[in-house]
Amino acid sequence: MPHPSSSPIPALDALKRAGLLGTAAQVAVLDYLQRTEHGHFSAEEIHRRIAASGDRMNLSTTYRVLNQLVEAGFVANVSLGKHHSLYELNTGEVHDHLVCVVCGRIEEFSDPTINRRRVAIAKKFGLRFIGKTLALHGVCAACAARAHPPRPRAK
Amino acid sequence: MPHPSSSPIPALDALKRAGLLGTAAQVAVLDYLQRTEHGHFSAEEIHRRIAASGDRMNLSTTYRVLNQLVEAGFVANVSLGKHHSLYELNTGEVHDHLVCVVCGRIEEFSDPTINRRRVAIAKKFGLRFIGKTLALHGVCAACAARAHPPRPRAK
DNA sequence: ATGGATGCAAACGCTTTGCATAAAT
DNA sequence: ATTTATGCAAAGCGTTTGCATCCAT
Repeated sequence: MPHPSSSPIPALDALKRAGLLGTAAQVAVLDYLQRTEHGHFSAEEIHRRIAASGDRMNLSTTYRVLNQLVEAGFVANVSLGKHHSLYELNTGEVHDHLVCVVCGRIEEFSDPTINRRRVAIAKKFGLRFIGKTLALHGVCAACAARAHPPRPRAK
Repeated sequence: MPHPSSSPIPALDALKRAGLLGTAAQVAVLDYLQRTEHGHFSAEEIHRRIAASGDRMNLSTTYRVLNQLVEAGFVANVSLGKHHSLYELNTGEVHDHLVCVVCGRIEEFSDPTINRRRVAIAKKFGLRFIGKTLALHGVCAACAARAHPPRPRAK
């Protein structure tokens, strides 16, 4: 995948500073995630979106690049339950996720109380804290309304 | 896998009440989890332990039985990060997990404050709450000591 | 020329499934 | 007789890897 000769991309600089080459594939992935901040995507989705925009890149390259970006700290890999591994831009802000099990929609939230308790609990158990996974699963308002319409209108 | 003609097993009754047949395989799995309350096992581990105790059962049967038990509410399937899907007895008590990323040891905890916040947050976002996944990952005290011995003794 | 990055295909680990057989009601 | 469960082998899915090639320095 060759570099498209477009205007200078902010992602490129950051990549080089992190010691990566800043190849077209790396730029494409990081750039996509930066442009969709607060989006959550599977590796395959990211691959598909980039392909849709004209640059073709192999799926295994997408995985390799994502792993590099995670290691370099640009991207976070969140596991929201079985077979639900998503990538998001690492903004540095601690946050957790709400997941609608019907439509798959994902929202972010951050609760200082929970965050404080987490630290306290890790300390209490003597755990040198590395990371956390917190996701609340449920049915979002829209899906609940669709499933149990408040007043099914006659047609 | 035929029923071993042992003494009446508490698991059997519960299974029948839940509408399952209470076959040898079902009893073996549920019984194992009941005898190791607060244990956390992969499907393969459960399969191996049961095989080790003499009853041979196919791995796919183990998966099928585990799924039945989850659906019937006897067992919970907890996903603790990627490729870490474990089964535990469902005791009805809400709890979360601490995971040592070095030795894999798992501890349970339950924090009323966190639990309260969870409910509040789900409500605030209009999410009909179904379940949650919370795991704290880190290095447990024992592993930390092994990695950074406070005073490496000369041999 | 060197070391990293890529494409491709093949392998991986975990989990599920199709199908024929066997067991329970 | 009918439904449900089992073993076995094969397929599924998401992800990783080996290897030859390619690209950037």
